[in-house]
Amino acid sequence: MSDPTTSPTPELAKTYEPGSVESRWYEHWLAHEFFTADPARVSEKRPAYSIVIPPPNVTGVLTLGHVLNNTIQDILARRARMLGKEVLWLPGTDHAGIATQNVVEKSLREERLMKHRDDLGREALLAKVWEWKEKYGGIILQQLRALGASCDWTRTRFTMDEEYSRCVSRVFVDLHQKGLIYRGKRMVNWCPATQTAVSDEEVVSTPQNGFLYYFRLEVVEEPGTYLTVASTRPETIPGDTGIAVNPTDPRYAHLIGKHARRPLPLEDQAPLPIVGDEAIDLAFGTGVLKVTPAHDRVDNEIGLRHGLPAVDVLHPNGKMNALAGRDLDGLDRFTARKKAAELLETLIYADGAPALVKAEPYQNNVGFSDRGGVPIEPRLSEQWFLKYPSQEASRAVVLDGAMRFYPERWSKTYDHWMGNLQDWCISRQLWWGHRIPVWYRKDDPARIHVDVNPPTDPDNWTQDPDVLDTWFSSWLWPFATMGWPEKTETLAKFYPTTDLVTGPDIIFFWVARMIMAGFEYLGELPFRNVYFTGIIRDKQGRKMSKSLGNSPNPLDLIAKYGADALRFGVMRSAPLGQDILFDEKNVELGRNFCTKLWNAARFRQMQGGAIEAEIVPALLTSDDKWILLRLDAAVREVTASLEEYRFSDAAQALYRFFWTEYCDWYLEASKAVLNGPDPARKQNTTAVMDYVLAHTLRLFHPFLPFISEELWHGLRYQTDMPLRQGGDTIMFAPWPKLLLEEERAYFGVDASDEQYVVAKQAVVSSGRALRRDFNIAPNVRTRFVLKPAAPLPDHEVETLRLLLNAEPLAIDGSYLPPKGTPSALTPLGELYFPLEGLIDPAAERARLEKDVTKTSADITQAEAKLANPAIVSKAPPEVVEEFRRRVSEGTTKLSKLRAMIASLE
RNA sequence: GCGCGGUUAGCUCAGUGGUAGAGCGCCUGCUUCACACGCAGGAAGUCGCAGGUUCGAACCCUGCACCGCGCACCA
Repeated sequence: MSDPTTSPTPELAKTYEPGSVESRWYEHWLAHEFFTADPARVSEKRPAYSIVIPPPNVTGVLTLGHVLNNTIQDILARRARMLGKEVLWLPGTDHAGIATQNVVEKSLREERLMKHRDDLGREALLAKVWEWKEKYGGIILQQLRALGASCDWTRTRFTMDEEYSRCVSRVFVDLHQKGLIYRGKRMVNWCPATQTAVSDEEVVSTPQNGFLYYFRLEVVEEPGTYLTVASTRPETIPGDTGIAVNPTDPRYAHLIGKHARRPLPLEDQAPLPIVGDEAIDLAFGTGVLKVTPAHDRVDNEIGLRHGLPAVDVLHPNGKMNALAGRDLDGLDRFTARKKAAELLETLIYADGAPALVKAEPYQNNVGFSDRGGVPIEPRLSEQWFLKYPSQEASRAVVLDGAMRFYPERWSKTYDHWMGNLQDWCISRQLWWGHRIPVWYRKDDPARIHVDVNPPTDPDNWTQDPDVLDTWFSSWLWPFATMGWPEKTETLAKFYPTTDLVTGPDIIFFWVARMIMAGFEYLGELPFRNVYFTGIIRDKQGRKMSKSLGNSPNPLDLIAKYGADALRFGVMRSAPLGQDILFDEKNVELGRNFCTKLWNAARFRQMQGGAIEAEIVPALLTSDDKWILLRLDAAVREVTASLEEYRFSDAAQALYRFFWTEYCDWYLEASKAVLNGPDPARKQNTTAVMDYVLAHTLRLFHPFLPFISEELWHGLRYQTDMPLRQGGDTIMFAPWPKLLLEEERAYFGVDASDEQYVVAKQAVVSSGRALRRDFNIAPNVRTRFVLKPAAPLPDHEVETLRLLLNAEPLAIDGSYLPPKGTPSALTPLGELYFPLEGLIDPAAERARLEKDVTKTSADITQAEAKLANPAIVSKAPPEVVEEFRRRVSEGTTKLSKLRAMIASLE
């Protein structure tokens, strides 16, 4: 392939074709190692900028969420390069334990290679997962290249890389030694679908419609006395080991210490102790609680307080076991629920009535497994837990502002969670993941070996079968990817990282934990700023999901519109802290904008002449000066927006500047000079165009990396010295700076230039409005007469003539219009539209009266303000001055308008 | 129950005290020599409701309503 820098497109093609341009430049950037970070280059003059990618699931494919997230990171990285920083954007993927194992198992089942993972066994299944990972694992990273992501691919990491895995083990061992990791039989969130424990964060509560079953138990010591219990889970009755009431409850207090007969299983209606416990809400249900210590978190605590045993009546897969009794054994928990209710209905007590009193429809919140999609089963099981380290430093760092969250409000959510930390269940009953580095002595399971390395006599030991929660590896990402625990140069130069860009949905899963790990192992925060993106939804506000089919494939969008268009469309509609309603229209807008940019560059190229010639201040027109000032304002606005992470504002400012100010006004106005007789002025105008375009392309580069690079070369710009050797590229062109005072003085620009152009714009829109009022098409050349308030230079007249499509535009200070000539009052004088056959004094009077009405209203409003003594004394002087200006300008305008009306007589 | 967002033009959203804005959509005209993925012009809003502060409120304060999210509770 030819080097694009040595063989630039001689002439820009008529239309922009993103496909070939994008791949060509991406290859070029890679070939020149522009994305590669070198810690050796970091110095005081070249500070480091670093950012680690939130590693996508290794089985994942690119979604719009990734597009949003990674475009932001790319904008940050590319801008940092232009600011002269040494940039490390570190990419990689996450092994995503449950998710990946699910995907692979599903595919193996579909291929009928197994029914259950036990058919294959641990080793064989893991081999299959690795195979899958090698085959499909890189897809999402490839897709990020299509988006233009400037990651340092030479440093791509995977959470199950050998080195990374050793970090995970090392941290486990260390925290175990510190006594922060322990093993215990606890109540955990059990997912019957995936048959593993999950953490509290992986449980999402969802309202469910069910029934509240009221059933009776006979008090053993007082035959004929019944207690009624309200429960949503009658199938767990066989697991009940007690009945609890509030000791202050007058209805039941006297029964404490007695027993109630458990109705199920029918063949073993055991007596249950009635206990008194403060936790019972008198107002809920009947005020009587069945206590099932094995299947409910609260019940478990009550059980512990009263010494009630835990009887597990469920298999790990959610089916009832033998302890549930003959009638329920083997049934799925939901089937068993109905069955249990039926059994209670058939159980007739001595008073002739059934145990079941009623079943009333009831809605309650049920915890669902995030991954498994089924209700969580609270279950007692032996698991590994972590007491979080470095809690206080981690909490303080956000509170005191050393680490900033954008938008700031997430710090409150973070702080709340950090203030209520619960131990983290880190073991998972899966095979895909980091195996827990603990071995049990075969002849003495109480003896354990906890180490990064297996015991030297492995035959005498059995390794813990479980793996660690995926997040137990991800929380080390910012430093485990940089060679920790070695004191690498990368770590020394690039840690802590500068920014983290992620979704607020993983603030607990990932962000908070990384902060704690960072403090615990590097003694420092892992990143300085956290930018939380919004969530991408469809245009109806629904979450993107496969089942709804409302999630467009970004690659299709790139193929259709181009990567830059997708990036720009998404960024322009993604305000800080808000969810984004995705509409393909936005991408279309991005595409249209790229076309506009392309054509504006083509227009410049078609003028020919020297590239980036020196600007001659003496030859600058008012429009030249105006656009230089507008550009300066755009640089200010874009820079400020990016510094505050307001990407959509920056995109919007660029869009507005380039389309409305540069193309719609400046280019059109400049055609007067470009088509004019003076070659020196013409060259000066192309020099101004080069100046503006070269600045604009650089401002655009972080958003539109491909087209900006293509045009940079197509127009042969070389503004200033490249910041890095190895082939010219806009990637390392310096970020535009604001005009210095000396530069403003050199160009001779000041606010009066802006005012003059604003006045010209008013003339043009008045003239165009006159055309509209009399239905004269814009392509018809017609005569205008301007009676100027002050003399106009010839080139200004020519600009106005062009923009009004006037033929001619007569400048005549003593013009005496035929009575009834259509006219408008402009800041540069009275504009007349003398058309044959359109002389109608009455109609013209009416037109002018409309302007009089509006002007009078403006004056009245401003005068009312000034008449209020409170305003004059209390409002800031500049505001009062503004009201005065409105009155005086309005009054002048009014008298001119009246004179015009008078002349109609 | 607690907390956090949101409520501005038909749609999606900017707009943190001084005469209401953009994009899309809509209407009218235009194959004007960069661009019809375009140009010019236009219609369209009691800024969720009610109080309060202020000379002045879309903007600040209080309350309420509705929509969304999170946490807690959930027998």
